[in-house]
Amino acid sequence: MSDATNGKSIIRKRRERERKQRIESIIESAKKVFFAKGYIKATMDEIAIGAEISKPVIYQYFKNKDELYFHLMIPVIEDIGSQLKRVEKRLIDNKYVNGKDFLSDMFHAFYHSYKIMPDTFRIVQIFQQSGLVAELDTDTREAMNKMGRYNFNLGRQILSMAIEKNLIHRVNPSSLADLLWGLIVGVIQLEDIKGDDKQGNRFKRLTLKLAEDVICKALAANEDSDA
Amino acid sequence: MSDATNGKSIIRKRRERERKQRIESIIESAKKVFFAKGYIKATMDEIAIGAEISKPVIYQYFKNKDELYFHLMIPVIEDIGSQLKRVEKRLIDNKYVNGKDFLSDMFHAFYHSYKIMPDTFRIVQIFQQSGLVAELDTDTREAMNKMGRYNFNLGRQILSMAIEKNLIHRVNPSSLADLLWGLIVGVIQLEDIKGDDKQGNRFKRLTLKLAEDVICKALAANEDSDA
DNA sequence: TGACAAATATTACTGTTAGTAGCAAATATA
DNA sequence: TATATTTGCTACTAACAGTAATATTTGTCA
Repeated sequence: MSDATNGKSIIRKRRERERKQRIESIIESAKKVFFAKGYIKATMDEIAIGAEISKPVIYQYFKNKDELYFHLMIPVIEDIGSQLKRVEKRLIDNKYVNGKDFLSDMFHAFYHSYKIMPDTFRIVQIFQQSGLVAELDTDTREAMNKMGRYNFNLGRQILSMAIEKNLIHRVNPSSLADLLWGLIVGVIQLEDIKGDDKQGNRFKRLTLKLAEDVICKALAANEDSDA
Repeated sequence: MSDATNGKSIIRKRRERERKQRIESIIESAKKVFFAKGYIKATMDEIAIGAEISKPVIYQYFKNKDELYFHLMIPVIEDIGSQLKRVEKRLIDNKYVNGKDFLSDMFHAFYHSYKIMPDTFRIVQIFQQSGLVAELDTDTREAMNKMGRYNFNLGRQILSMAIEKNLIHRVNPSSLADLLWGLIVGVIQLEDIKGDDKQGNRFKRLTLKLAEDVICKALAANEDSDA
């Protein structure tokens, strides 16, 4: 009998599906607990309870606490990647008529993931900045670097192309990519510390708007005379 | 017999001095261990050994691990404060003839502490960004906020003054203060992740120079026509 | 100098949590 | 129904933050 008729393949598929669901429920619970308690005070037991399983089950799917934490940030990294690809396409199709529009789009490509999933975005920040990166085992670390580098290279290429198309001033594209990402991450985390009330959110948006304006004004190729 | 003649006061002073030295040696050891291992993997026992004492002694001087970590960043916060005061004085004395010089000085006021004590600066970043802030006990947290707020208010006042003196464009001074600090912290931490070799350092300087240029170009009051 | 007091350090503990070993239950196969 | 496989759980170990009880050093004064 073939796999298709004796049901073995069907069962394997169901198992695969259940496995993914289990992973998803662990990640959902982990996100809640990590965000509510912070990395240090979040316990694996609490995450397990949230996912309606016992602790050792988590270790069937994730090597350790670090790796679980790392997995939470994949959606953000992927979102930034797809946003950048969108900008790249528009750029190749000559959809940008001036540097301001282009820079504004670049800014929002990085900013987008924060807007749609602020909690997960914070996790990326924490991860990048808490020295956790240095503590990862080699595999996880390599996976993270690979994903980060891909986005960085894409961003750099896009900026190079924009320079060639005379949309923005001739600056080092690698530096500019870092400047954009560093600016957004830096400002968001600073505002995050200051509190999450309604007023704080309004102020955060104001500061990020200023950041966008500063980038556009300083880097858009000489068309700002029409402002 | 008075305190001054019977030696009690002298002994008290020596004890005070020894206490300060002990604190200093704990902080020195803590700085090394925290920076080498990261907050999570640094152990109080290792810090104690580095300071040539046993663990409980640390708890005579610092309430807990968080408070010890917090104390490490005081020099950076104080350095930024004193740098800002210097800029304020120059501004009051009308020493700035154009916005570019002023903004450049503001930028370097924030950047200065990183240049002279990069390790300690990183500790501030990690502290701000790792969610440790949320996990602090109320007293330590309050102390930290107080120091941070002082610098923030000073920075905002200086920027307000610069706007009144027509050195920079009329923007929200609070947002601009956050933008400057966020930009520097964000870019530095991003470059830090990428590695610390010679080449990396050159690139880091390049990116920070770009950041400075962007700030100056976008915000210096209309004199950039002479560029 | 020696008895006493104060300050300071140390050993040995507790409680918590990441991670694991070995066993139990459920599920698939024949 | 008997057996194999996958998946899960209970109960453990090791490590570490923080503490209590105890020892040691240092200073005071008769």
